[in-house]
Amino acid sequence: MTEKQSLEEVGRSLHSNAIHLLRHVRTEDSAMGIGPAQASALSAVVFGGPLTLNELAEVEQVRPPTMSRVVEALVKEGLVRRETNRDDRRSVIISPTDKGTRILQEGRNRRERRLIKLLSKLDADEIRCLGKASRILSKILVVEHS
Amino acid sequence: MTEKQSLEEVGRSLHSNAIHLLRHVRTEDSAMGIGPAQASALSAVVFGGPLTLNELAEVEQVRPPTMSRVVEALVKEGLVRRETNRDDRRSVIISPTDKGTRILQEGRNRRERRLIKLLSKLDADEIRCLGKASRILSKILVVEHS
DNA sequence: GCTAATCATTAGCTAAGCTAATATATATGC
DNA sequence: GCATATATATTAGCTTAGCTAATGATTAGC
Repeated sequence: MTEKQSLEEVGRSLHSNAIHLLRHVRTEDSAMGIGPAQASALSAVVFGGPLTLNELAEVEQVRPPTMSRVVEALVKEGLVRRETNRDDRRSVIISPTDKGTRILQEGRNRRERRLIKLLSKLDADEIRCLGKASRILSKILVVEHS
Repeated sequence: MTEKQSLEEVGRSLHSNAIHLLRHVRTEDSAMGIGPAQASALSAVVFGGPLTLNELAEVEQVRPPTMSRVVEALVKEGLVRRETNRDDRRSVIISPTDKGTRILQEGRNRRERRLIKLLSKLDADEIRCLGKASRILSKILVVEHS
């Protein structure tokens, strides 16, 4: 059960699992009614708080013109607000509307329920192991904004 | 260290970590010189063996017309071959060329090295934990073609 | 106060997603 | 065995999402 694995093997395996995990849960996303770029940007402002357009573009790893159009679509759908920054009138602050927050949470919940359905095939020990591993991963992944 | 975590919490955490992990390694993909859809389709035929266009579309979770154009681009770049199936001349078999296999392996290696650089911040116990968790995940994720 | 830098948008291109329609090949019914 | 139905892939035409280059508006620096 507890074979020895090299750093390389663990990396390869984690990478592969991350791909397959997201592929699996992504099947729920059509129910949100918005495209992947819009969903991801909405997620960034819902969980990361209000951001300027440039910050949002950087977080989402796209160029500002791309994000400008994604935000334009989200505004038209009433999912985010775009207001000029009072401290620096060049920049705009993007924040989620109540509707945007709701839509995103529902989508996120559908994804997580889908994943939980898979996880429920495992026994308590295995879940514990995944929980422990997940906390380790968080240390090196989610922080990372340095 | 080993706090109790519910199934829901583990699911949420795994989902979040998968997103952040792929976001991190994806920064290496520009070096491949092909777009994400092409890279993903190429990966499917390199690792999954020769597939018909419909099978490839299904694996990649896109519609056949979309895959048809992605394959068209890959053929033009000399990364895959497209040959009519001798047993059923309606269908075409997509297989990777040597160049395609090489390009993809290099891209994959860059991603994995990037991930390994992160993992190397961890100690041996933590790596062992991730390896164990990863084998558990593989059981419920990678199989899944039922 | 002028000039330079910064923030966002617009314009125009390509890649990648979709549905509907089409061409070709195989299966099926009688 | 032929007519019809089904299956496979592609083409056409649309939308979304990525990019660079250029522009407008605002702020920073000297």
